Amino acid sequence: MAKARTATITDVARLAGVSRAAVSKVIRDAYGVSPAMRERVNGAIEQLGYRPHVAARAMRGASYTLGIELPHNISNPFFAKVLDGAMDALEGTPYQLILAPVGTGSDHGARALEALVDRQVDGIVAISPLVLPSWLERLAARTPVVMLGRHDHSVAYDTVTGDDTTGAHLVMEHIAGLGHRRIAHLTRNEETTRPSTGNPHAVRLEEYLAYMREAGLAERIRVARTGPSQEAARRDTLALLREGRPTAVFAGNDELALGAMHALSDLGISPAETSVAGYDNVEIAGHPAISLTSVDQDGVLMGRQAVRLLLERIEGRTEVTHFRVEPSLRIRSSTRPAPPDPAT
Amino acid sequence: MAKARTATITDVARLAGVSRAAVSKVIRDAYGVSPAMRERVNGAIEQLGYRPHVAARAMRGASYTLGIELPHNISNPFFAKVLDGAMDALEGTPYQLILAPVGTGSDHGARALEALVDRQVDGIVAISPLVLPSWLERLAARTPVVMLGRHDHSVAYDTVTGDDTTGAHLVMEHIAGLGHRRIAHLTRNEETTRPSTGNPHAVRLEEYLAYMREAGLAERIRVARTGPSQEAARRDTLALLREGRPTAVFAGNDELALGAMHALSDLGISPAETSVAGYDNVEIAGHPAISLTSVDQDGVLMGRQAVRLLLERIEGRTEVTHFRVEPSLRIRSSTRPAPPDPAT
DNA sequence: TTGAAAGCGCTAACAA
DNA sequence: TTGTTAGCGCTTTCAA
Repeated sequence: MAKARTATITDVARLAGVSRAAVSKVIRDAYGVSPAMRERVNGAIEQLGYRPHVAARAMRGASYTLGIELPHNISNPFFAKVLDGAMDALEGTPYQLILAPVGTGSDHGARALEALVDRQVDGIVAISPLVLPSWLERLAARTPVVMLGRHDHSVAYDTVTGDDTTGAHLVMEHIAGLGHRRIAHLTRNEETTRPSTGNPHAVRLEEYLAYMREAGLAERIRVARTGPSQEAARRDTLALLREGRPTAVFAGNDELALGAMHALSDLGISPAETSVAGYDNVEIAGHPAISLTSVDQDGVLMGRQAVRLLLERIEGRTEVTHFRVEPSLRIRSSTRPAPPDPAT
Repeated sequence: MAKARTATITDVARLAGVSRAAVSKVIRDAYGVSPAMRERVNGAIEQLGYRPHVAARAMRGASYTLGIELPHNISNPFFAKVLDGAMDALEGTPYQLILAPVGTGSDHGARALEALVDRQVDGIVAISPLVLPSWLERLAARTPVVMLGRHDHSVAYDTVTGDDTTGAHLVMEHIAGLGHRRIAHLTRNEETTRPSTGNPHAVRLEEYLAYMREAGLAERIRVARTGPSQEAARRDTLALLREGRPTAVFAGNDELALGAMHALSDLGISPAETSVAGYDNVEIAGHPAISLTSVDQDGVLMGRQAVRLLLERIEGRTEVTHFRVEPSLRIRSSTRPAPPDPAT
């Protein structure tokens, strides 16, 4: 009896009566193998149930692994959509996805990215991390990187973004068109929305501010800050409502919008009194019981496209690509005409 | 100028004036290194910004990578919770998570698991795949495996499950207690619910059937089949309602329950006419606009526990462990007293 | 406690 | 077109 080790390339070579290099070429579909040899080798592979050892391959060539850096809160269904799209694009390829959640620390995701580099990933999708562009560019010099969601147009890495300015504009136009003037914006903390980050929330906030000013509502500007979770949004909306009553709340994303709706419900405030709009158009927003007006951006497409760009890079593309997803507004019953303004 | 290669263990050894083996011992916290040497080596590591090359380590020792096999639909927030918990348990460890989505094929997830084995993962969390127990046991002989959600108690792998019989019983008891007799069960397809799979949906279905029989409602049994998505559940609930009107629907999970509620809303049927209950207690179930009665099972805990069991195994534990999460019913306004039954 | 040496399974020059 | 050879960076005996 032979040892029950798992078959290696050497075993295959021996069985097929060829060199290891020949086997290597066959499994990589490399140039310069005769059909006869290919057939013999494939026969041996099948017979032995041989599967190439990824770690060994990674030492010389590719690891066939893509890394995705993402915020810790997958519970936000938008990220789930992105992840879904990314996995989708990988189906049928030999590549696999490795996850690097950004911790709660203040490293802005640098640690998570480093963990991916340690694993010799062949490419990285980073979902709007807060690391410095310079840091990212250094990384991108060694490994293909696609930034998802962030608006800086580096020449070092590809990007996949939604047009958040347009999206936010659509929301504001819609809400203002319904007669609202006391429109509050519920968004993430200062660090996340610092303009230099190019973070989607930063861009949406900018557009909110710009729109309010242009509409002559500068003194009505009201920005409430909150955490990433629905529950945080609920609490902070409660606080917001205690300090004065906006007639509409534009939330930075649907997760926050759902929290805001929850808060309104807690206080017995109906949608007719206070409108809410979100961003991302997650599935539940379309549920009749929620019916949340939101900006649709195709998260699945974004994730898929990010991976595609990465694969293209790995195949040899060198010029930078910026892929932009068009947003579109889904108007639902959470936004209603403004009630008569007692202050006017 | 030296080449700008990234530092290897040899570089560290040279700078510290020790052998490579010594460096290896330090980075692995292995037995038999003097404090003085440790310090010297750590100094050199820091100075060079050395990071061990994971692929190289994987060739001899551990890959520091855990694999998680999951259904393709991360969009189900329950899976997101599990993933969240798993990532959580990994924080602060050198381990990373690699994703293996189960394709749409009929291999029952075997391909996905194989991809993980190719990557020499140190352990695998499998979320209730449909692969044969024998297949899994063979796998578990080589690599620690934790099965999440499946009810077979193998001696080869650990399991983390909810008590689905109890959970389903709680739902049925509650609904029946409200006076309902025409209770339908909305669940996944036959393949998924085949009893031998030990799948949670299979167990919930069993309990539904058992309860109905024991309550003398055998002839009222009504099982509707559907896909995993909300939209599929909506369509199939519409069909269900067209063929007779149950007064309550017990859905196999919240995703299906939301689809059922959507269908009821489409037809203008109020919760007072037809009750709905789900399973998983996803976050949105607690939202006042949804207010879905559901069985809470702590997905985050389950994911975290699965990874913990894996790490324990890797550290050397040999006896099998079965971790069970207790379910508890969250009663909300989606379940109401049964309307008077015209058929009675 | 430390180091020397062998080799994990694969790929990439290069030679035949 | 095929094979030979030399490692990739690390861990692991085993000897000093």
